[in-house]
Amino acid sequence: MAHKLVIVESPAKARTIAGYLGKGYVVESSIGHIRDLPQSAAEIPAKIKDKPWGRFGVDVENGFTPYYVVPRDKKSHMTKLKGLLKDADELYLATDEDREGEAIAWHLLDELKPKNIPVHRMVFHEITKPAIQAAVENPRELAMDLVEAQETRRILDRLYGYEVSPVLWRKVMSGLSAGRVQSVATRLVVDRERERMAFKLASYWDLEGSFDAGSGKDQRIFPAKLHSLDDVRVARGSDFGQDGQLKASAVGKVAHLDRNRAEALVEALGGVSYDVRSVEAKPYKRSPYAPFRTTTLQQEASRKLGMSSSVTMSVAQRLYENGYITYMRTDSTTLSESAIGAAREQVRELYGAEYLPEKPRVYASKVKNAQEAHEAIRPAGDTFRTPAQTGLTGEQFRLYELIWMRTVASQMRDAEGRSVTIRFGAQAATGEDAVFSSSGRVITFHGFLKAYVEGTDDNAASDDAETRLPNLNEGDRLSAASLQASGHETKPPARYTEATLIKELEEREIGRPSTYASIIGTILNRGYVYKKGTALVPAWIAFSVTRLLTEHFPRLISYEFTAGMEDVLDDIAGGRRDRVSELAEFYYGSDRVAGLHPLVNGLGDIDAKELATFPVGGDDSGIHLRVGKYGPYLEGPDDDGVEFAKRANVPDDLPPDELTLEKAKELLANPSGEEIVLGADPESGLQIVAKSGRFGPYVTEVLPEDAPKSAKPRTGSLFKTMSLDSITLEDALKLLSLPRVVGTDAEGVEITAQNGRYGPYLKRGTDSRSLTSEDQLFTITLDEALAIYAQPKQRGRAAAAPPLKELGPDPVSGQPMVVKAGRFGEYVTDGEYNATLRKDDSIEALTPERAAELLAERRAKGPAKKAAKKTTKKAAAKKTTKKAAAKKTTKKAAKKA
DNA sequence: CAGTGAGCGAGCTTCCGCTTGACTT
Repeated sequence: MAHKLVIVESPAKARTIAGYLGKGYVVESSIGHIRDLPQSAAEIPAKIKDKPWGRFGVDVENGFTPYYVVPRDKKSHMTKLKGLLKDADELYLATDEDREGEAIAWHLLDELKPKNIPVHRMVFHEITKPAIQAAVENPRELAMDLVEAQETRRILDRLYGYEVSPVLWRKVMSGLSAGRVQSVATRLVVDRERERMAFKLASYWDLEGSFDAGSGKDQRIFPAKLHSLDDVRVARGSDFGQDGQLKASAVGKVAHLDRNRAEALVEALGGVSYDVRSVEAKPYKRSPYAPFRTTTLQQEASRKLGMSSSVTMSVAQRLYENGYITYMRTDSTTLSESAIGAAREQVRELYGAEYLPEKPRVYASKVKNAQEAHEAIRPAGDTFRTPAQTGLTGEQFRLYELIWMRTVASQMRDAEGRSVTIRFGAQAATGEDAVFSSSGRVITFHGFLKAYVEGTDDNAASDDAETRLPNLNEGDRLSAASLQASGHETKPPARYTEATLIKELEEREIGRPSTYASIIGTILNRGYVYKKGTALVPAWIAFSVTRLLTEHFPRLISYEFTAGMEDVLDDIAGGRRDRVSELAEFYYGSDRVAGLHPLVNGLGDIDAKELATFPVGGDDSGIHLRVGKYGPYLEGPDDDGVEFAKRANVPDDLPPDELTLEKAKELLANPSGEEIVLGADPESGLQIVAKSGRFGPYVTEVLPEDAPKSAKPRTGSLFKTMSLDSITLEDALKLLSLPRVVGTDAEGVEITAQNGRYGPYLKRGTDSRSLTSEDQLFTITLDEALAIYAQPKQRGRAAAAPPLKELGPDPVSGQPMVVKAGRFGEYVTDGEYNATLRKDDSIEALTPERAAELLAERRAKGPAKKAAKKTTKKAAAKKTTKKAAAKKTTKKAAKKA
């Protein structure tokens, strides 16, 4: 029987809507986007592969035409949708009503190609039965201008990311990335760290005491702080700048007290009596917070439940899928009418009618580029379940409770109260007139605060904090119960946490609700930042990358770039601007704007070394930090004063703002960093230590300080079976005994056994032979060694490794095709050409046809260039690098664990 | 950055935004 096919974005949504629409409708989901630009080389369609712009998947030479592909993991789902469409007599595209949703609808239409049936675009902003039914009855057309705006966004991001990332691969490190969102997120963290590094603290003093209002007062003892001296206000933290100096606006207007003056004043105020100079009372009023959207949920879950953004999102996802809450990726704070009704009902039930405002509260979005395709995040349904009624447990319970409380509180009355400031003073023995100040807040009606109080960052006072003051009048007399001088220091700006960085990004219109958590994931994965507790600390490589981008792509990494892009996209969506000319300006440039493509091509020589060099303690300190392939290290003068001749590693987990000049000198003085002392060599008496170096862990001996400069300590890499954690002095001495002289051959040439970068081996002059085990280094006899040398040299790995698979003759060359394991992975060869297997190939599934195809592709590129020796060496070095980096990561991970 | 010798095929990395499972540890 024919049905109407409705396609939404999310499977959970499909289930709910199917219930509302009932018989005659089949509701399925697209599961997000169904097509995209090719993500990697393997996905690029053959016909554009050889085009100069093929790697973008966008024809930048002809109207920025995108080439979309259905990703592998979406193919079976598309087949399913096509099957459902066959039996459908109408198609409703019911994806979200925002830029991305409109694009998904168009992609569905373009890919499904429905024939001879009506197609409707159906939209709704809340999932309630009346809203869905109204949406079915009032469909509209696809908004192609909105689709164009989405394509512009998509193509711009692709060009940005895929043009700029390779610049980083060449100049900083392979595998790095740049993008419209991640690069600005990284920059925020780096800029904040730079502020912390430049920060100079200021110290200032004041007086704090508790004062006695006399018996008969309901609140007899209360705290107060010194406010002014002879009518000049006493300096407080906010009067100082980041440079540790008084701000210009405060100079001459405040009294900056030091310890001596503060203590003298305490002395001079001994035993005096104070009179109340003024009492100022103001009404206090506070309105509830808006219901949750993605960012505010992430912030509160972080503050109150200690959840990371990604944990918050996956717990919320489970709540959503099981019907406990509405959709969790939203920028809207709007509640549906039925939700407002449900919230008000719960207010009445749980707190009573006096907590219920007469009219429902309506929250307008504070987010500038909000697309409002969904409701706020709230308990699902027309009536809310209390947390206890849900039967949930653990994280899900706590997150639901948070969402429920916030939603209910958002429909409660304002909190009301009174705030009071009391000033009182006395003349000190020094003749100075000292005035103290005390502020209090009393809440007379808690309103929404009874249900929900927002958490705070930086120990700020929460909204329900109260300080009670005695009821005083001008002229009343007071005495001090205690009084002391109190020293303070200004603090550097705090590092971002996941939640505060996301908040900052949202305020700058950067990123979307569905990506906030993954932005954090990206900059963590790239190694641009790492977490120290909850704080995000930038790694030094982030300084290099941010410097390159700010110097060469200032517009792209500016904090305003995305906001500007959003304006353009709005104009495209509104039909006021043209997609192609906007992209052309972005990519090729115009009178106003430097284009991305000429910028990248005209970069010229970026001095990679300079890019990675940062002075420590000012430009002329003689010490700088370098970001090297093996991590950050310092360079400073050696003992003879030779510039930058001495080096020292900087620990990976030392935050940049803790690398002071003093710390740098300390590291340079003890460059070995972490070394494990194993004991003394019984023969030489020298201390033997184990360290981690660029070629991995090794042991060495510590030469006495008076040793001649030419003396070199013995060193030896650890065997693969050893580790720094478990190595003993005995092992170390064995390693240091290498190379071992095995004997001399008939011609008198010495044969030695030693451990090298490819493992244990024998060496006779320049002729070397690998050994099979490390034990042999110590046990092999001269006869055995000579026997090995009597054999011809084993060449390469090919001899050791037989072919993994044989596939018969190649149709072109007629030579047998065999699969081998190589340094770069598995490859198929016909003896002349070698073709690496692609990501999706496997040895098991490789057919002779596919092998021939790979070889044909390879052959089309021409004969292999005779590998120059240089290239080989470079490749080998690269390999070592990767290994070293991997080890480092492991070590770091182990440390964290 | 500690220094220790051979042999060998390139191809890929990367963006942002919409969605879930399917994987492994």
